[in-house]
Amino acid sequence: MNHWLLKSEPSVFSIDSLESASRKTTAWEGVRNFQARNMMRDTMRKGDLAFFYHSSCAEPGIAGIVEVVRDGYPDPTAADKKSEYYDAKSTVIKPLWYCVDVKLVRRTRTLISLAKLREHSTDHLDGLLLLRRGSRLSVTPVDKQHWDFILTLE
DNA sequence: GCCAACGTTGGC
DNA sequence: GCCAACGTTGGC
Repeated sequence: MNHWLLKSEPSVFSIDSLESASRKTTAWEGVRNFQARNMMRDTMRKGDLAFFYHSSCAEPGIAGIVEVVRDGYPDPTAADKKSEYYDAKSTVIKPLWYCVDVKLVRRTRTLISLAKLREHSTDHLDGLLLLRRGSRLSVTPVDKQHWDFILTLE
């Protein structure tokens, strides 16, 4: 099983949005970055766990844990002309973008802030992609040992 | 709002 | 295939 970190802007889709979603499940749609797409399409699998991270907000940090409940599949918003994520370069025959479905496992007891995570950037969390300078990927892998340590910060 | 860092685009 | 210009991300 693999571990991940998924970024979302709470003004667009927050942990509250997920909590109130039907079956507490959502399609992780609208990702338009090739590296992130490749991970969702090729590597993320049903049963994997991911941190739900709030970005571009007053208090950036990990707000919850989600489980991948559906392997990568073509992102329906890419084919939807009414969607802001519509992409004319994507077709039904040859989909360009992919998404997975995730379900809320639980909120973290507290928000594990980016500042808190940074405190360990040179020891326990050395190498965590989220903390790497200029890292902007919205989907990143998390090593098991990083995952376990982060959970001790709750 | 600023700006560093990175990805994408398109001319050549 | 190179690379400058542009757009986006995201912390501060």
